[in-house]
Amino acid sequence: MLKISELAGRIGLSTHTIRFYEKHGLIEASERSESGYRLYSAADVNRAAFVKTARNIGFSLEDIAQLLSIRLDRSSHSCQEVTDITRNKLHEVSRKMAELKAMQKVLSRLLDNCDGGLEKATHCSILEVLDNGGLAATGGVN
Amino acid sequence: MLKISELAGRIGLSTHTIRFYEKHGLIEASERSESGYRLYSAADVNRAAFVKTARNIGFSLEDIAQLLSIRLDRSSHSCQEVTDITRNKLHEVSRKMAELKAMQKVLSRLLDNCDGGLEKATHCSILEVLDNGGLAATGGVN
DNA sequence: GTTGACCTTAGAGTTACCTCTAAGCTTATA
DNA sequence: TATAAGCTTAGAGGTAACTCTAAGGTCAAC
Repeated sequence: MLKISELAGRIGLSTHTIRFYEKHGLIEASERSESGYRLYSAADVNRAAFVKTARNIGFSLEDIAQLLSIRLDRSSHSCQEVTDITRNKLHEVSRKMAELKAMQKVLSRLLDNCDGGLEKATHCSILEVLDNGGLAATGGVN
Repeated sequence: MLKISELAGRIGLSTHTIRFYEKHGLIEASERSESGYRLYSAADVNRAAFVKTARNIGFSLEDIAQLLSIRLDRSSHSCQEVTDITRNKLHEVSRKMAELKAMQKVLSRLLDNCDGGLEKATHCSILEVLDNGGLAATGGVN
């Protein structure tokens, strides 16, 4: 049985974060010492590592809570439930990527059209674009 | 002079958001009516539109505060200051994109390796990957 | 003159995920 | 035995950008 800081070192989370995850039902210590210290079994460690891995991949705490409840009783759940969570996450990621791509495009174009020199910003093309409501007004394709 | 809801309608922000931006120094009403209502001049409207445009592009409120202070006194600032802000934002966006790409890759591979059928999740390959610390353990390239 | 829409303020609540603090007990080391 | 490291709890603080509420004043229309 590991104490909280040992678990923390083992899986690479702070003790703070482990208690935080516990409060949200993601990690639990199956025992307590006489003095009240959390004690983690091998199964607890595996569960914590599962959480860490899922978090690294990018699943939200809520996603992970769902995945854990499936993991806890695999035979009561279908494989589809797992792929649904994964697919939703993938869609979310793709949506965010599209947003970022749009931002990237605009920012690049702003930089392309601007000298960026040490001269005064009196005629800075970036400020002008922002003043004129966006790139469309300065000949951007959109 | 426009009242707050007129400004809101004009630029596409809620009155709540306008007051919030005001509290953070981004938007201001150059006058008040006798009864204390905010009154926005044409210059105020332009400034608010600038904020909205910059926000749409993805600049943070802090970025926008800097851009506004440059805009307010262009001749005391260099064009480079503006491009620096823009370039930093672009780097931030690129960094986030890279993170999301990594997530996308992992999620796609998880889905590829999994049936996702209605059968029980007893041998769900996604859960197995999460249990085993990530894709590396299942033959992923990394 | 009374609805009802709109305005004011300060301040709390939201989302997601931590991160830290205080006050006090326990355990290990020297 | 003393001291330092580590554990406990409840709860506050932080970030970013809103979003909403309460309690009350104002304004235009019927």
